[in-house]
Amino acid sequence: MTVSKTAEKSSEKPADAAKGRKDAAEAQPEALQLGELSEQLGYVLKRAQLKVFENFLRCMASLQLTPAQFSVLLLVEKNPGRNQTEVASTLGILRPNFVAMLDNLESRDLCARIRSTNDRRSHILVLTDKGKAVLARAKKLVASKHEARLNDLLGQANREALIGMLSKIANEF
Amino acid sequence: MTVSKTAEKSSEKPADAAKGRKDAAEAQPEALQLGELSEQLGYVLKRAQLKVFENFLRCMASLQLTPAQFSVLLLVEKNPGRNQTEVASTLGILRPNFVAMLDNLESRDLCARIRSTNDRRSHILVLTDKGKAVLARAKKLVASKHEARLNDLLGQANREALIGMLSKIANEF
DNA sequence: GATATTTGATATGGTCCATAACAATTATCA
DNA sequence: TGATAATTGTTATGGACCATATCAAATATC
Repeated sequence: MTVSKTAEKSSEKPADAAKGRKDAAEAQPEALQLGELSEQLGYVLKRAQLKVFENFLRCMASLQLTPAQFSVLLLVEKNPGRNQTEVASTLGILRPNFVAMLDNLESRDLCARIRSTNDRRSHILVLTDKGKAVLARAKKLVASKHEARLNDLLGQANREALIGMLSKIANEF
Repeated sequence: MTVSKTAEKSSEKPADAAKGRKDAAEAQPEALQLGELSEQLGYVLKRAQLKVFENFLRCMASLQLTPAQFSVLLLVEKNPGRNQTEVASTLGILRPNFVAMLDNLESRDLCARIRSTNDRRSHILVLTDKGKAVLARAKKLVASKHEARLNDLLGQANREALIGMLSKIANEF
């Protein structure tokens, strides 16, 4: 719904420190009225999602993990020995697009492709030792810097309610 | 966080009608365990957002409006007479990317660019009569087919709580 | 009136998403 | 058994969206 990532970089933030009032005769631009937009589910969902991803990337800067990469590592750790098709499809990634992603993770020695002996077409996925170590550190960062922020903002109960509602939407909408 | 749009087209849905059980000796692939992934804010946020946009597009199929286009029409209706820079920036759209978007809406006679007499650099944006009519129909479709679905799924109170929490995240995270 | 800034626009590159097609391997079944 | 179909990972490719640099015209600044 329209929200880009560098939106706040340049000029107009809500941080209109000494501006908001028309001190002199310099007619200010006047912020636009959002109106019904602020009640639109899709609009607010997209804005929230961008903010959360942005924060995730900052938290993971030291490990250089994107949300998608983190989800792959999490899923492979929980389900070692599955092939590319299985992992990709449960994450909603199309097989062709999963190739470059794995190339990346494999080149960084975070996970490995192993030719299956049962079915020599498929590649079995496993985390390397380094992959496990990195994932463990990633989990700690996410918990302490990322998810913790939600608790500060919404409180534990609301945080759980939010996750529950979003899951419901993701699965039943 | 990885969720594509054609994820459910091909094979593995939760709709494993007569499959789930290993009736014969045809060892089934066994669904993967999501594990901690289902508790990750970013993951569930992204999945929900994709589902909501998908549904939005279906509801708007007759009007051919994307979520981004709908948000532009809503904002211009609420704030007629503003220029491209102002509208684009409050939506988080970068000016260069807003040009093609407006070209589209203008070519469909939904909104118009008018050279400002005050500042001949800027284009003032307004909805055309057709634009107002289309937006009115769009609002009805969104309310009846889209937002109503949230009420069915979560209930009125939870729906409002959800929007509130997402707004808070969008603004304060 | 010279210089800087703003506005809309173009060009361009990056990332992500989606489809078609291919070789290697395996499954199906006549 | 052997011909045909299906699956797996892969490449190539195109589209949508996002981001930056740059430009000419118009305006602001001093």
